Amino acid sequence: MHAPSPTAAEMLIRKLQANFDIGDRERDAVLAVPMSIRSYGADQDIAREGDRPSQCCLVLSGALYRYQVLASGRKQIFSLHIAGDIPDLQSLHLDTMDHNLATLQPSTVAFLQHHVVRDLMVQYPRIAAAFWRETLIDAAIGRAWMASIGRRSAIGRVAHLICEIASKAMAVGLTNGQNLDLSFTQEELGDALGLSTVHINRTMQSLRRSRLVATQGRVLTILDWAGLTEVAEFDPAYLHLRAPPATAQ
Amino acid sequence: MHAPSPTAAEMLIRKLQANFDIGDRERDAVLAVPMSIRSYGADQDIAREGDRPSQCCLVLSGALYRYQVLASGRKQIFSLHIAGDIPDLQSLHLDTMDHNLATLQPSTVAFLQHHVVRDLMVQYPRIAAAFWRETLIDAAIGRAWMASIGRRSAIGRVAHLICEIASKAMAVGLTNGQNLDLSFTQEELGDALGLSTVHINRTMQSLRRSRLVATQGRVLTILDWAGLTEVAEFDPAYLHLRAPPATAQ
DNA sequence: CGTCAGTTTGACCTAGTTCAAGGCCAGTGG
DNA sequence: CCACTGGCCTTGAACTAGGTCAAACTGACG
Repeated sequence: MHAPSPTAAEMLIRKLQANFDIGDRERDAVLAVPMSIRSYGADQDIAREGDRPSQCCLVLSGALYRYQVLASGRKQIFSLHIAGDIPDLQSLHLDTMDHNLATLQPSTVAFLQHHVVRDLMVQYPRIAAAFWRETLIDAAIGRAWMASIGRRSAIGRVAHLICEIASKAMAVGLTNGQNLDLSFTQEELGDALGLSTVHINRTMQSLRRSRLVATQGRVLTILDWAGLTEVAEFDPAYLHLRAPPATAQ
Repeated sequence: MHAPSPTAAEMLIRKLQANFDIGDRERDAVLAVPMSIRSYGADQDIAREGDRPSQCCLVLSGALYRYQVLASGRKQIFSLHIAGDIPDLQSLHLDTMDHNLATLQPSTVAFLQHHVVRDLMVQYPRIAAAFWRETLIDAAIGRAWMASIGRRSAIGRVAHLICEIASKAMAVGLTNGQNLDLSFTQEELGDALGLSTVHINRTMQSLRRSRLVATQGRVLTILDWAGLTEVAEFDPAYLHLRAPPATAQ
């Protein structure tokens, strides 16, 4: 257990700021939270199905995702988490993990002991409310994914996910709304959207041909935000952002 | 606002019991919560996308479901809620509804004012934790649906949903584990599982032909629980039931 | 320069969709 | 008591979105 890292605590404070106007005493309390920082390479499991974690993790850099592998070997990705997110807050109240948490890219995360988080929440109910709210937004995003997978065409699904990632990245200042780091490989996109790798590839080509996006490597450029939101049927309300997302262009 | 109905408060207490051993003072506090009871016919919206509810609702009898209609007109059902559930707890912290809540069958529900629930949670942190936990289980069930829709075949999806409904109904004593009220029409099953009505029909026939289930009207009989869980790849861990589900047979 | 992860392509295939028509049954009104 | 609805379930035939398999291509990196 290291001394609290200022940047990690700052990240947490920024996250809480997105929920309510944090007070001085709350800020001080958060700054005093002990966190242990750890770096991971790409594609490493941080928590596994069946684990009973005693801490939860705050993403400092990189990207994590949550997933499950069915008995048939097929994989489903449930969510993507970028800097500032706490992907496994649910472990505070559900003792056994029902899915896996892994890195998508090389990432650094800060671990917070459950009992420390619990103490913090008892002392500062607004922090507790903010954490609860985070898990609820997570669920809302999950519902949007479900609607996508269940009821959208392949092109709509991919477009919707791009819109979502762009909106989230914008909200934390990780993009100007034009270029963004699409952390997923095409295989992972397929596992997130319930499609095969081959079909993701063809769908991306179709998005490029329609001049909605361009790609170079894993960096994606949004060429036509209005067009993209239209094929995605994208309505950002479900993200429950405090400020409406300043859309590209 | 009526006087608190004993049965409604009892339902709430039973729900909380599923999370922790409730104390006398907590019990008394719950019994004192004012609730207004209301009955609905089938297929009626209780809350709509865009609403900003000031109360949340406890299901007393019947069944509710949450859903969204995409711009294309296609419908996705996110969850099913039976007696004892509080389907819109998330409205405590997300002020705008991002989906609809409706009755599947004629149902009675009890409404609890948000501010009353908030007061209760401030006084009794274990109740707050139990409510939070409920929303987390809801999210876990959502992930299981997502995995189903994304990565299971039609027959696996239908079988999985039947296993889930049976397990949940058993946990609250609404079934002996053999016969259960499959509240969904085939059209609604399709909207829940991302399939067409026609294909749901053919899939149900296939389940019947394999002697896994039988149906008469909307009552479904599970003939072969082991076989059903196998085609469903069903593992009830994600339901986070306190007691492991006593499976049929 | 070889290797390996990821992307792209082509050919073929199938699970699930769509559309359109019937059938069943419970409720209603005459 | 019967005819007439209106939901819901069932069937058939034709179709297509997306899957599968297998091979080739690209680029980064040791």
